[in-house]
Amino acid sequence: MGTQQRRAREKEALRQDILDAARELFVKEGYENVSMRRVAEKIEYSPTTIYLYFEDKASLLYAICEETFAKLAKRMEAITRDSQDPIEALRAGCRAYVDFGLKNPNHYKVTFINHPQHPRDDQRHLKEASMGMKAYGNLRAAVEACIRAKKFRQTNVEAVTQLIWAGEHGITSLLITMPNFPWVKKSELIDLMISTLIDGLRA
Amino acid sequence: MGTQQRRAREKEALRQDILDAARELFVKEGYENVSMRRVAEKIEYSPTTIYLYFEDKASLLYAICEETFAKLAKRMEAITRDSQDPIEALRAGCRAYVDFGLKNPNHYKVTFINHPQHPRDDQRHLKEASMGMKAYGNLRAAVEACIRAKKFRQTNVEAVTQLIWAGEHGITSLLITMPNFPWVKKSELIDLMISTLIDGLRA
Amino acid sequence: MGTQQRRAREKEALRQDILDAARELFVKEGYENVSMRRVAEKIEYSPTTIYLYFEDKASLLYAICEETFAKLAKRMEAITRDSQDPIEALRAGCRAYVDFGLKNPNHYKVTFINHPQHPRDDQRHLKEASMGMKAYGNLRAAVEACIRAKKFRQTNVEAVTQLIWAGEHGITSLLITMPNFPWVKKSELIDLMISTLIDGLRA
Amino acid sequence: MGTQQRRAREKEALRQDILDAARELFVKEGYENVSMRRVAEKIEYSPTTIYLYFEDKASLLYAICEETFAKLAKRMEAITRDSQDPIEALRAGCRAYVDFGLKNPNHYKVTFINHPQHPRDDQRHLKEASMGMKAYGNLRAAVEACIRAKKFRQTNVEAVTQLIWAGEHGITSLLITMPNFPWVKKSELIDLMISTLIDGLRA
DNA sequence: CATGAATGAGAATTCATTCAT
DNA sequence: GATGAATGAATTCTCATTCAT
Repeated sequence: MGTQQRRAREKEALRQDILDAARELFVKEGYENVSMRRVAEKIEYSPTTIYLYFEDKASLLYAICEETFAKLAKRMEAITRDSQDPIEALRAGCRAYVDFGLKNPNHYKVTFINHPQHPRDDQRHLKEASMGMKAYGNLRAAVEACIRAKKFRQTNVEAVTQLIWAGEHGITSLLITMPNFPWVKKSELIDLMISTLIDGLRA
Repeated sequence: MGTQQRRAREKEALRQDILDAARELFVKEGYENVSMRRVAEKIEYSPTTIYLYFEDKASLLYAICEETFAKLAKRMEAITRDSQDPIEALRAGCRAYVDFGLKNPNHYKVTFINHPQHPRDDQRHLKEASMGMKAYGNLRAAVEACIRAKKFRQTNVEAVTQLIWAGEHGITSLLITMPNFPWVKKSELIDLMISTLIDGLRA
Repeated sequence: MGTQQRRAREKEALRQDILDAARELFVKEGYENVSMRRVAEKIEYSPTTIYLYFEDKASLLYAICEETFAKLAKRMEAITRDSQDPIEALRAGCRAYVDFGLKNPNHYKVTFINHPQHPRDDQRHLKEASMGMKAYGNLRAAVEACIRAKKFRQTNVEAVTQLIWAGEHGITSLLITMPNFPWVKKSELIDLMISTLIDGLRA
Repeated sequence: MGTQQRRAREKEALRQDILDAARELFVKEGYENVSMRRVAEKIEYSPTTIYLYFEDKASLLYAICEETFAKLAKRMEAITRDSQDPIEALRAGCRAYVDFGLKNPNHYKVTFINHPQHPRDDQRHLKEASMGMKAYGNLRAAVEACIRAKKFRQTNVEAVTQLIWAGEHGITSLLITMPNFPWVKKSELIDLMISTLIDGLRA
């Protein structure tokens, strides 16, 4: 029994090592530019071993995205829960979203930008969609709080949520895909987006 | 005599065929995942032939972007020129931008969404930057007009331009890459983005 | 246990097969005109497999040369060591060199005749140079012994060594590359070269 | 008639332009590293045009070699004819041979070193052989003169000729194929070879 | 559990050459 | 006589993946 447990723990540990190595490489160099061999070398195992833990390269990526998505959702939840003022909660949530994207540009790319529509891999696609919906749900809740508190002229929760998401996403994706563009100071641009939208929505 | 003209036309036609095929494939599968061979097969020519029209794969991408930028710039110029009121001009320009993206999703995707960053090809990079800057310049002019007419509280032309671009881009790219998401009515969402931003900027 | 040894032996055997195939092809058709695919076909393995044993095409060539140099050096060392009289040692060494070339024409051709000059691969170049210098060192030692024994009028060790090498090489390479030329009896020609050079050098 | 002549002259002129361009490129960069396109660009004609004058790339090389061989033969003839003393004539002829090789390394390589034995191209091969024999004939005549003048102990004309050829070739080919080897001063090495051989042959 | 060995498929690109005009 | 357009075949090398052990 103790043996089995230890085995299971060791197995799980290696799985995590693989994920950690892959995450670091994917994020640093981009999914397409990282080979399975490179991941294997980083953990000092043979490439074959990775296939004992993950079906293929895409699964590796998928597992990483799932993990990171969970983190994003958790973080946003925490942030919006903490704040009393619904507007401030929304503002903080937005900032967290953008920050998250900029800190995990390759995850963000994979999930929200390039979003490879694998032909016939519908199952995976649905799962990904559900991850996205969960994050969207958090934002929606924050928006709803504002509307319920009569902070906004606009009362269509869905429309406002999508509006804000689009704004966040616009900033995040442009900053990621065009890093060489002569942007004004990034943090100011982000704040400007968030406050302009909130101001525009205000009663 | 007529022969030369016909030849020139045929040559130009093939060039366009190549561009069309490449654009479609780049969008559907991502620049990195499309081989020259695949492009060649799509147009039913040999891979070598492509190299008679484009120096290399990157040039193909570059040509696609250039085309897109030119089209977009032309359309926006026309629209902003017509309007008297600077705010209305800006509004119209924004709508034109989003419309352009939605009507030419492949062009838009390749140029603004999937656009890969080439490492160290500085010369090409500068050229691309300059093309982008031209399109950006149009928007900037419209924003400047508003600011000069004291319509906005914010007076940092660069920041406001980038803000609006990000808003437009957020809407456009999300609508393109996530067509299955349960969006509210698209045109309303677009208008909401534009007017919310403008309202938020107003004095 | 035995398994590991067998494996190691098999691996070494395949490595040798690759080397043999490559050497033969390089000689017959010239390094530049032989593709990795051709080598692979000859040994009936996939091209990829070669890359498990050799980093790239140049490494293949390098390994062939290394082998040749090692063989040649070993043989010459043995021969020159045995002789008491320095002149006789030199003579025997020269004969051994030519014999080696004629008996291993493929090795000789690849290493000393067709050897392509790689542009700017300095690191590899230095290594090759060092291998060559070792073989050259043997000859040099034999020459030095003659000079120290005051057998030669000429006292520039380097110059005399290079002279003799050139003489040996001239005979060896012509006999190998022009087998259809109406040569006089080969062994007499070889002896004539060696003794004429030695006579010419003598005090 | 005059027209025809002019045409013929023009045609011949272009043929020469092609040869000149090809020679320069082959000599500078090596046969394998020069493409037909490069040759065409140099003369500012289309690649196709070259094929109106030469059957294929090999023919181009062949024509160049033929030309150069004729030059070598002529030069050696002149030199050996001028000299009164047969030994000096031989010495001068040898120097001319080596100089020729070092000044036309790519010709020398193609003709005497790499000497690609084209499968089944016997006709071309025979021609090449005949060119070689002509040059060999010159050397033989010079050697014969020395022997007839009783300058040499050795009286086997064929053997001595081959000996000297091998010596010349040894120097020439090593200097060409191993330009990075730390040779002593080249001209001294060449002189040393020639005089050592002659001294060794002397009565 | 882990791996060494092997591979099929494919990448971008270049080349000599031909054909219709 | 000259060429623009086109191509088939080839190049080196990399990758994700599998199989026997």
